[in-house]
Amino acid sequence: MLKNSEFIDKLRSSGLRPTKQRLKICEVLFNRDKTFHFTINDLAKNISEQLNEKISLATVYNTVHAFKNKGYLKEISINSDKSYFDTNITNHHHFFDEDSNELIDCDEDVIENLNIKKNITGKKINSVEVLIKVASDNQNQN
Amino acid sequence: MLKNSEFIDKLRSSGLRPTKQRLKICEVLFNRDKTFHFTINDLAKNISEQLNEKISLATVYNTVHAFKNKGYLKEISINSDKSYFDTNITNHHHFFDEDSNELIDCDEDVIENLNIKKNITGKKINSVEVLIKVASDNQNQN
DNA sequence: ATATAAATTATAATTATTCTAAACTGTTGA
DNA sequence: TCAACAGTTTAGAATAATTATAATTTATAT
Ligand SMILES: [Mn+2]
Ligand SMILES: [Mn+2]
Ligand SMILES: [Zn+2]
Ligand SMILES: [Zn+2]
Repeated sequence: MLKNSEFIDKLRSSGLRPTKQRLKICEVLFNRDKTFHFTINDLAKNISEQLNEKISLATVYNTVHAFKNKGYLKEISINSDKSYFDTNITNHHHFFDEDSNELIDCDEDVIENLNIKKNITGKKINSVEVLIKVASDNQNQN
Repeated sequence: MLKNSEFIDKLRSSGLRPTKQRLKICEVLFNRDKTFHFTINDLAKNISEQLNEKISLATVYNTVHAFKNKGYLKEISINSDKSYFDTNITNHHHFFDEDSNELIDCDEDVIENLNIKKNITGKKINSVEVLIKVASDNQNQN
């Protein structure tokens, strides 16, 4: 559990003013035991459940993008029409459960030896992401 | 170069009526030397350039989804607000050039030994996709 | 040919996201 | 301390991709 003053320092040190909206969003995002994978909608719902005054949706978007640009969040590519964000900013890969639309971190030992041996000439690699889509193993009942 | 009658057979054999719209779209998609990576907008533009009568955008969407469901196209996950489709339906991976927003197939020898060693209990793996985001190697001129 | 189901189409609706511009707030330094 | 200024929040409008609707047209089987 991080203290409020730690969030204030973190925000200030990256040139972001510690507003009450940003501090609340920090609390929701970063005062957790486990990685949080979320859509903007997940986050907005989570905030409104915990708060009496509301934070505008525009501010949620603004803040998430600011945090992403500062490197406090990652954005994850899913074949869907909405963006997912991730509080785990280390290099790691994901399962995506197509039944529940849930992102799940891969442990280190899931993917063996991922090694990119070639690249496009004149380009640098910005990221390498593996997405493993999974779904229920049940037979279709036709 | 596939013949029109081959497209007709292919469509019929998958329970799709060979309409003139679908045949034109087949021609645009599948009469190519190389893999075609496209957005709906790319495809619609490509069609209208080659055609005097126009095909409705709704039909382009309908047809692309029908072809995807029949396994003639793959949909690729990019961190963007639009979907990409791929005429290469083999298992393969991609570079994504963030300068040009272009998808590029990885050759077999780009990724070594991709091996998924664990899975979520009770789920089956539907797909494994690697996306390598690249961009220009130039220094930022500040 | 006719009946029927499938497909096409224009257009409206939906949804995620971004933009706008006015009001508000945090910070700085006189 | 407090005015000035830049940074932030906000409601609401705009945008853009996609999906839904429902009327018309077309393909196919009998
Ligand atoms: Mn989609
Ligand atoms: Mn969208
Ligand atoms: Zn993650
Ligand atoms: Zn491809």
